[in-house]
Amino acid sequence: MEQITIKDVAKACGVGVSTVSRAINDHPNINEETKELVLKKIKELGYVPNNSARNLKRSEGKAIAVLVKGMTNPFFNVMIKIMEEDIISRGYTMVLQHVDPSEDEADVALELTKEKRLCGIIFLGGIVTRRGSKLGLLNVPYVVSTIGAPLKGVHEEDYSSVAVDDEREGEKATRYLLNKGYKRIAIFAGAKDDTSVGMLRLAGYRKALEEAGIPVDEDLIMYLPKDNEEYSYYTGYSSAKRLIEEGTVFDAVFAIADVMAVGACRAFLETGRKIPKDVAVMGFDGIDLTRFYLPSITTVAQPIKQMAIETSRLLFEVIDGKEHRHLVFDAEIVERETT
Amino acid sequence: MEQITIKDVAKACGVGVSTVSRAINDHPNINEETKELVLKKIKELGYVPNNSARNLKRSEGKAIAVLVKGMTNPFFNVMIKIMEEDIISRGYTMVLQHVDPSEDEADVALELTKEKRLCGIIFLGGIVTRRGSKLGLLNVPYVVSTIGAPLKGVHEEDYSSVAVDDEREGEKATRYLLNKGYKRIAIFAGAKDDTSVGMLRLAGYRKALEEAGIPVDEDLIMYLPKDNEEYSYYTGYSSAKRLIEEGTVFDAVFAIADVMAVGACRAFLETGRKIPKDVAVMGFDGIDLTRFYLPSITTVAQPIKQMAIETSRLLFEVIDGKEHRHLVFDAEIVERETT
DNA sequence: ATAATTATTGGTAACGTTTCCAATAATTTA
DNA sequence: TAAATTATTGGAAACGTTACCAATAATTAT
Repeated sequence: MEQITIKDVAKACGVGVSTVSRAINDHPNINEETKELVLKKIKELGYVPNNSARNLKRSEGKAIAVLVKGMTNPFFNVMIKIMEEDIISRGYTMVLQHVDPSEDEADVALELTKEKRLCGIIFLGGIVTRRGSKLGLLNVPYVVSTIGAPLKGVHEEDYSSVAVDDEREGEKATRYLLNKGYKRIAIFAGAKDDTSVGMLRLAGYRKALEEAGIPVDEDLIMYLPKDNEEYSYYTGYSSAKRLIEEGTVFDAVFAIADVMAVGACRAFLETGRKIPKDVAVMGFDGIDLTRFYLPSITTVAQPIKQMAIETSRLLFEVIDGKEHRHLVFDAEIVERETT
Repeated sequence: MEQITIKDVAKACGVGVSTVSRAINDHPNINEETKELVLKKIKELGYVPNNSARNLKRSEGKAIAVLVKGMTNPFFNVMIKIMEEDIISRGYTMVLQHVDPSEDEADVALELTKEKRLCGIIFLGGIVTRRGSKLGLLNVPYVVSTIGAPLKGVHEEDYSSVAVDDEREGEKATRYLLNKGYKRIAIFAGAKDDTSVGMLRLAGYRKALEEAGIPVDEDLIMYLPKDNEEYSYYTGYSSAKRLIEEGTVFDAVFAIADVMAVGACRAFLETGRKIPKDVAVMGFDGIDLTRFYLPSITTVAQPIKQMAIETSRLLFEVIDGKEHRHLVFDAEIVERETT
């Protein structure tokens, strides 16, 4: 199957290659009639521009890379799907790449831009490289989504972001539990030395307790172990198990990700605890499953779809020459059966 | 940030561009010493080959497209992640693209190959185009994963596949329920005129009943509505609701996807039914959630990871010039609390 | 009617690779 | 020692685009 090139089209139309090129690219300097003719012929011949050649010439690929840390989380799936739709509909390709929790996403991104000629990057989750990272070396626009704190070592005008105010939402969640009358609230946070959302939500937790005049019991804070930092059913489950084993008294759990909340529920119910009578459980994210799990799980629901839409929109804004922006969304506490 | 080209490297080394090219591509006709020198300089200068140029010349991009139908299903997520690892580790790019249930994936694929110069395609789920499809026009190797029946209108030697024997597994599942003593087994199948896994599993269901001498009650077969054919919590939930409303007597449900089983459980528990006392629930796929859901869900567990590994392996085999193959895996019934 | 502008056009040089081909240097064989 | 082979090399032509430039045709202004 031979490829049909712009030359074939030109020959078929009896015009020059540049005319065909102009027709394809909506160039102003072309007669409407010739353009129509060319476009018709193109359809007839089934011609599709060769992207490699185009990218080579334009020295810019029509591709957006999406780097995800923690792909297991269904939260990201929904986002990816929505962003993909937008990316494709604008004629771009989405290159998806996971990055291991132990990897530096700035390194991965840097490598990628060199070989791939991307015209934008979306970071989903993670960004452990916050402290003075190599992100500044990136010469393509990027937006970080679901990260939380502003990136250190990078100017605010040099990237876009969309997120909820994780600290405030963590505080809100904790206060909600406090208002419900829970006194010994455990929190399932992220990895200890991490800088991502988990730690921010934890900070909010501390703040809420402090404001309520309740001293923070460090035994109630369950960090994720170094060897498995991913938010998953499993880490939620084992955190709960660990909490039980350690014998710490608790009457509620705030898991900083829904998937962990699910795992926690399983552990509690398995060990004969009633939810929410013996222990309340609260999640964070607002994935579908919290609605369908039984008991349905109270959660801090992020406006996932909207955030996804804005994430890609923000990126394309910058590609189109506009300024970088930082969007902060409000999350909403959805009360369900676990509290 | 100017791009460093092969010319710069050549100049820096005092050699010709072709020598540099040879060094990069492990060409045999090059002196070991010069090669080392070049490689050292390359690292020094931070040179990375330009993919577009390379693809243009080789007229083959080092990219694998993964087309997924039904991205919401976590089953595919796990597969995607595993395949991606393999794809990246071999130096290829993974281009992920969802295809809407209403779209023809062969069309999408065809379009993609023309503009992207892919060197392989992986189809995940779907392939409604089974009847005499345009798949034959594809001039890149492809493998269909999780599809089930052999593709019609395409020679077996022209593509690879990995799957379980969906009909047999459906039969196995149904027989398992029958052996457990359930008599009125409802099945949540796919869309009625679909040709994908759902219908095969349904065929197995029919076969099992027939063999047991039980006439099939068509009222027990819940097809997915035309406007929402995706396997999801929601479609499982609403199928269950519909079944209840219709007043059909049933004592077990076989959902052809775990996510649907989860939704069904929710609906049954919500309406005061006990699982498995009033109704047994059985899923298919073997996603993590079935373990962590409460009650944990009996399922026909596919060897997801292995299937994912083999899927990309099969593709690269063909890329490396080997023959196409068809792999059939065995699924395993994992008995849990819902039966 | 002529000059000046404007609207279209085709030709061609890049873009950064790979790969064939011929050229040279190094080695082996006769 | 000359001839034949082999191991390395550099040069240059592609790959399919885009975009600049000059050329032509059509229009307007003088």
